[in-house]
Amino acid sequence: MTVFDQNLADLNPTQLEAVTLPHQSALILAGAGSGKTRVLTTRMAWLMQTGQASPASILAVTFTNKAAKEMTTRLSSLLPVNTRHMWIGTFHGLCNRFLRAHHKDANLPATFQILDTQDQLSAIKRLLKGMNIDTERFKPKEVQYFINGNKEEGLRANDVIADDFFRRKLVEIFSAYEAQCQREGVVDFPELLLRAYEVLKSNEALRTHYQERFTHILVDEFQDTNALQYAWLKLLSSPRTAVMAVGDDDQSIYGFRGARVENMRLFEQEFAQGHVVKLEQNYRSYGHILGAANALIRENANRLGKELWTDRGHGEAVRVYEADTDLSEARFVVEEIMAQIANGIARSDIAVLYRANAQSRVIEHALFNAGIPYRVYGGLRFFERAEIKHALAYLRLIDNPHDDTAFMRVVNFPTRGIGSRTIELLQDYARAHDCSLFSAVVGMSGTAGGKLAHFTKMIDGMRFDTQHLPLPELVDHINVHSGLLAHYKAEREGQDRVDNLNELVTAAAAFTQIEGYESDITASTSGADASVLTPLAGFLSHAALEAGDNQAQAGQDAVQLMTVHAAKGLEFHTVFILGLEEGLCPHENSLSDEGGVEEERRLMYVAITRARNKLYMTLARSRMLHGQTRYGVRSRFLDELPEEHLKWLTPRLSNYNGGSNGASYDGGYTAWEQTAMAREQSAPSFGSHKAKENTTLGYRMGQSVSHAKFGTGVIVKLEGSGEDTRAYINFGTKVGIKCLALNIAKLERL
DNA sequence: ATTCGTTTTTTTTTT
DNA sequence: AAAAACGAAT
Repeated sequence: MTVFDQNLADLNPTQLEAVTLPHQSALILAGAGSGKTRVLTTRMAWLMQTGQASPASILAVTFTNKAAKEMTTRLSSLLPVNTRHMWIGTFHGLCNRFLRAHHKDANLPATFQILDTQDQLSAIKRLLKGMNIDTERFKPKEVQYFINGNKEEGLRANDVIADDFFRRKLVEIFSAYEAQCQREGVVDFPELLLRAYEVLKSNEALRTHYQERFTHILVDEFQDTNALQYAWLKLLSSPRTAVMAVGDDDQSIYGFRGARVENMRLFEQEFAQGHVVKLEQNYRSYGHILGAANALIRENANRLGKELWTDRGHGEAVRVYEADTDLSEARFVVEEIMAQIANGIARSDIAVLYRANAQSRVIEHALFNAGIPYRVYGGLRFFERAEIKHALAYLRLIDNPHDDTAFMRVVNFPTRGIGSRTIELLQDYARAHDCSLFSAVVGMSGTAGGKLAHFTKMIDGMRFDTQHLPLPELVDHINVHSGLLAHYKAEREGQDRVDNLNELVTAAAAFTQIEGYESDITASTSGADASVLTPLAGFLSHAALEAGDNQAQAGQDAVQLMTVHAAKGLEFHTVFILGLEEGLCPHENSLSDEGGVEEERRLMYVAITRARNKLYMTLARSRMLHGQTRYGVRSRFLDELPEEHLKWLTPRLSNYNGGSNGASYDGGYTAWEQTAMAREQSAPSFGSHKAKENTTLGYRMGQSVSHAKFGTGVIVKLEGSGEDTRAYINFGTKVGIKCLALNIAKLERL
C-alpha cells in the first residue's frame, strides 16, 4: 500500500467524497481543523494518480506563501511529482509569474518591479507633491486606500464614478498615479492581479490557452477572495473547468483588504450549482475548546451554517486569567509556558497570539528574561528593513533605472551632497520632459548636475561590472560599491545592519538554489513571448512578494509569537490569547466599520480554534498603549463564552453591564495556577475599592464630558479614588463605553 | 546641504 | 513609545 493509498483509506466518508468528486465545480465548506488542507492535497494527488489530470493541468491558489509551501510539501509527500512545474502559489505570486511570461501583452517592461506597501506610499507622496496637492485634505494613506480599494474591485481610474469635487480629485490622482507607475515600469500589489485580469480579458488567444491548459483549479481559503480575484478565477475557467473552492465563512478575517464572504454564496450559484460538501468533524481540538468556539461564532448573523463537532472528549476547560497590568499578564504567560515545557510540550507547539503586532514587545521581554527561545512572526520582516530596502533599491536601479521610487530612496543614501533643492529641480525637469528621474539627470547642469551624473554613472558602472556575476556575488558587489556597508560600519549601532546586508547575500544564494521556474514559463507558453527572467528580477520579485520570514533561525525549537491573522491555518498544542479587552479585541478601530465587530468575532474564533489541547485567554486591566496607560474593560467576547467551558484563574470581576460575576472555581488548580492566583489577589484590585465622595478629582456620576478622540460622553461609573480614579464613560453607540484614568485622560467637562 | 534637535503624528490585521 | 516631519543652526 502506498502512502497515497493509506492516506485515502484514512479519510472519513465526507472527506473522501470531497476528494473523489467527479469532474465538476464544487464548494467545500470546511470548518477549522476539519482536514481542509489534507482534502485539497489528496484531491490533487488523486487527480494525478488516476490520470484525470497532469501536473501541468492543475492550478492551485492560496493566499499566503506559507500555505502554498505547505501544500507543495504535503503533495510531494503523497506522490513523487515534480511540483516545481506545477502552478501552485498565491494569487499575487501566480499573477507575477503570468505577467513575467506575457509582459509584452501586459504592456510592461520585462524587468518591471513590484512596489510593496511602503514603496507604494512613498510613490504616492511623491506624486501628490508633484501635483501640488494639499496632503492635509488628501492624506497619502487615504489616497492609497482609495486606489487599492478600487483596483481590488477591478476598477481603473476612469471606471470610478465621481460625483463630487473631492472624489473627482481622488480619481484625478488615481489616474496620474497609474500613469506614473506605467512610466516607471512598476506595479503595486493589486496591480499584479488587475493587470493579469485585463490581459486575460482582452487577449482571447491567451485566455483560451490557459482555459484549456488548466482543467482543474483549486482555491484555498476561498472566503478571503476579493471581487477581482473572483473575476480572475471566472475568466480563467471555462464551462469544462472543474473549480474546487475550499473555505470557511466563519474564518473570513480579511474584509479590510477587500475580501468578500459573499463570494462563497456567489460561487455556490455560479460555479458549484449546489454541489456543496460540508466538513464538520474537527480533528484538532478538545470539546471545551470547540464548545467555546462554537458558542462564540453562533453570535454572528448571516452564516452559511455549520457546527463543528469532535469525538476527542471534553479535555480541559479554557483557562481565563485577568491580570492587573500587561506586565503581570506577560509574567503569567511565561510561567505557564515554563510549566508546559517542563511537562514535555515542545516549545514550537506553544503559541502566543495577539491582536496587534505592538503587543509582542512585552511578552518578548518576559520570555527573553526567562531565557526561553521564541520566534516572532510578522512585524518588521527581513526584506522590509531599511538597510535591506536600500540595497534592494540599488539592485532595482540596475535592473530598471527608471524606477523612480528606488532612485529617490538611494540617490542620496549614503549622503553624497544631493539635497532637496537638487531633487526638486530634477523632478521639475523630469516632469517637463515626461521621463524618469534617471534620464532627467542629463538635463541638469552645474555642481548639482555633476553630483547627479556621478550617481548615475556609478549605477551604470555597477551594472556593467556585475553583468556576468552570479546573483550572490552581484548583491555583495552592490553592498560594497554603493557605500552602504562602509556607511553602516562607521555607525556605532550599525553592526546589526551590516549583518543584515551580509545576510542578504546569503538570501540571494538560497534563492538561486530554489529558484527554477523560468524554464517552465518558457516551456509552458508556446506562442507567447517567453522572455528569460533574469535571476536578479526573480530575486527582486521574491523579495517584494515574500518579504521573508523575519527571523532566519527557523530550525530552533522556539515558542511561537504571532498575530491572530498570521496564525490562521496553523495549530498548536497550547495556545495563549492575549489582551481580551474592549478596544483591543474587538479593536476600537473596527467598531466604526460595518460588520466590524462580526469580523473581530471571527478573528477570535480563528484564535480559539488554533488550540488542540490547552487554551488560555488573558486580559490586563491596565496596559501601556501608545505611550500611556490605558484602562480596559473585559472583552464582550469573553462574556459570550459559556461558563461550562471556562475556568477562571482569577475572580471574575463584575463589569459595566453588570454581567454575571460569579467566579467558577471547580478545584484542581495546578501549583502554578495557585501561586499566580495568590499573587493577583494579594495585589490591590481596584474592583474592591469603594469610590469615596469628593476624591474623584471633581468628577461625578452622570456628568457629561468631552474627549478629543471619543467625542462627548457621560460618566456611568466611577472607581478608585484620588489620583487613581477611573471613570467608565459611555461615548454612545459608535464608540461604546470606555474606562479612562481621570488623571491621565484629557477630558473636558461640559 | 547636512545635521541635529524639537514637534507632531501615529498605531489593526497582509499579499 | 517610536517614527516621521519640521525647523534652526552649522
